Amino acid sequence: MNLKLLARELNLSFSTVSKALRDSHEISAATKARVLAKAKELNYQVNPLASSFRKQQSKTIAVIIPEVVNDFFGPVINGIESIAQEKGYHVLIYLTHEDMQKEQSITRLLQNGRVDGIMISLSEETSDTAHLEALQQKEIPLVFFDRIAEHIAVPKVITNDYEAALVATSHLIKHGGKRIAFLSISQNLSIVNQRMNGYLAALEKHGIEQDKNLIISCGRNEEDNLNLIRNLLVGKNRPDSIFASVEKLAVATYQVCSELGLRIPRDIKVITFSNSNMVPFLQPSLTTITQPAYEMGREAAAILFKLIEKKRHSFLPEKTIINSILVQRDSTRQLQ
Amino acid sequence: MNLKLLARELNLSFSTVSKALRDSHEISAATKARVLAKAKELNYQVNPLASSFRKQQSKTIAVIIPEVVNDFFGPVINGIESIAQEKGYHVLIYLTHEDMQKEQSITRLLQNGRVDGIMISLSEETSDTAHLEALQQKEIPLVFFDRIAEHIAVPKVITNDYEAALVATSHLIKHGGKRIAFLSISQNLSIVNQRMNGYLAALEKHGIEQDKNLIISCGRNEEDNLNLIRNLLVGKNRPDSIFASVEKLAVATYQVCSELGLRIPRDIKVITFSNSNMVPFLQPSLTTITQPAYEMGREAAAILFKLIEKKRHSFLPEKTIINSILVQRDSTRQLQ
DNA sequence: AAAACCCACTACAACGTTGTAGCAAATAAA
DNA sequence: TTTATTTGCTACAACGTTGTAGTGGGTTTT
Repeated sequence: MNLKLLARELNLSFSTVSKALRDSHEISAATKARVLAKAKELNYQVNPLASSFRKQQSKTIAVIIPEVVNDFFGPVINGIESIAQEKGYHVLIYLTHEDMQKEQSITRLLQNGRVDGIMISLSEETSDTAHLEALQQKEIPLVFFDRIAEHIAVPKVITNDYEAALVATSHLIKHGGKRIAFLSISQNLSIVNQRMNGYLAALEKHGIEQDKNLIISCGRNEEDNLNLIRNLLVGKNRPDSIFASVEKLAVATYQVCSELGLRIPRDIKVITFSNSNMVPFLQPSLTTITQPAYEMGREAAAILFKLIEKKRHSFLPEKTIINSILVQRDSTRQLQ
Repeated sequence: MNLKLLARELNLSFSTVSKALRDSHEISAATKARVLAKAKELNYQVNPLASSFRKQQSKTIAVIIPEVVNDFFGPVINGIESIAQEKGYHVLIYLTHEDMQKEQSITRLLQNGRVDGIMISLSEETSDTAHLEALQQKEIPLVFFDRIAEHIAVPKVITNDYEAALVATSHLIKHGGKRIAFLSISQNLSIVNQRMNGYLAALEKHGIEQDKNLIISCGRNEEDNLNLIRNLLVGKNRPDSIFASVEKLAVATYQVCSELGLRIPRDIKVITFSNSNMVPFLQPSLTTITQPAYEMGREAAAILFKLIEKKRHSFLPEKTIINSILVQRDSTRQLQ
């Protein structure tokens, strides 16, 4: 009714008004000016629901992530939002809490035009990917970031987990590490596997034999993880270095070390993937591999918008890799 | 076309199908079952754009916050999302980056039915509140949380900043504090003023005269803040305790202390508002007042949904206060 | 001067759903 | 038996916008 009302006010047909507002070439400059002025005067704004419905595009994207209380996904959202705001898009957030079923039901909600595109970082538990292939089949623009499904052919934005893990492990070796433990987490996660492979490659490269006892599979229960790490560190035969695949395992390591009276880095060196801005203030400050979270968010969003705008035309790179960087701090410092 | 298509398949009118799908009492159980079965078979889902448009409700709420890389707003979103998911609502996220203009332009986007309700935590710089009153005038359900505009009559969910600051300051005094500095931040923020008032009240209560030199107005530039804190701590006449109104100022204090060789808590005690889960691992572990972020998010969302569902009927509490808790750690421990 | 062509605007039919009004047939009340 | 009432369905008009297909009046072309 509102466009109609505005049109009546101007003694114009509402098609004319609609076109004028969208700066159509069919409308004279004079009329456009008149319409714009009146629209401003009456504080007219298009009804986004009607417009979305008519155009079958929502100007909205969905971001599906496992967690938001997280030093990685926070900056990612930041990056995504910054691009979305530039493009005039709206950002829906969905949290899976690492639960595949939730991931599935969320994707089901997004199959029918509610969003113009989807960015997703998979849950730890996602083993079956049918729900993602369903999105792909419906030709909904889709981009994976960080936690990807390797075999699905959509653009992916990741960091160089393999190389970074290789560098991190080499860093530990260079600083005297001989028995280096790897604290793993969920098996389904592409990134953790990449990191583990990087770790193994570094061992091999430096002629260190891999020791199955030094690869610890941690999980989501923090108490269990503490016990696993405690078991690892109590024996005589304990490792001299720990590579935690995620930050929370490094923090758990700190906790266990303090409990057992082990000194970092003298007794044990620690390195981890982390994006926390608190790590410089830990005691000792924690050496980290820091992922370019913000940039990954921006890049993934930029790719998604290209997909949305051109649909099938352009061939986008299947994989975009943005490098992580190692920041040395005291937890891997070699004491003389 | 899709409802129509499904109807043709069933030899029913599309109104009947629509009603059957929405479990209307006008439709017989047998027909409902038949429709539901066919809908499932053909994988029919209502078009949310069409439905939203027709019903003039988007089943979407907006959350406007200053930042997402933040240990407070993270859990808040978590809480909001958990309620929204229960209610079948979708959550749009908008970041103001503490910029009032962005806040204004975001609210302008939300005036026309794109969302059924809005939750907002104001930017540091928000002094003018016309854009918020505009929302109120359009009768868009609105809830403030944490950083509120006192004078606008909408439900507000906050924590007991005043009392918590009073308790925190008393805690410092109890542990021997005589010269207690307060590190403030933006002037516009209701919460910071509340905290400062709590601080001042505690001083008065314990007969400590307030010293203007001990109230430091910090800002958004981190370098400037470090300088301000450095200036505060270099003199002979330095404070024996610091109450940081926000976490980043406490971390800055840690940094300056380490630089100046001041030992915490021996030379200086530190307390702050913070929700970081890293504070136990700082050296020394940092005493904090922890806000019930998740609960605030849930509560604010629950109130918003009541507003949305009943519109004007029910009288909701103007202010909901959820208490923060003080967690003592080593940074305020009294050494004997 | 007739035909062709622009220009600036109007008319109108979608988009897919929902709610209201209507309408037979069956059942209940008078 | 006649008149209400209920049941189970259909018809249809919205919701506000947008894109396509006109439509006259003016200008240019032949």
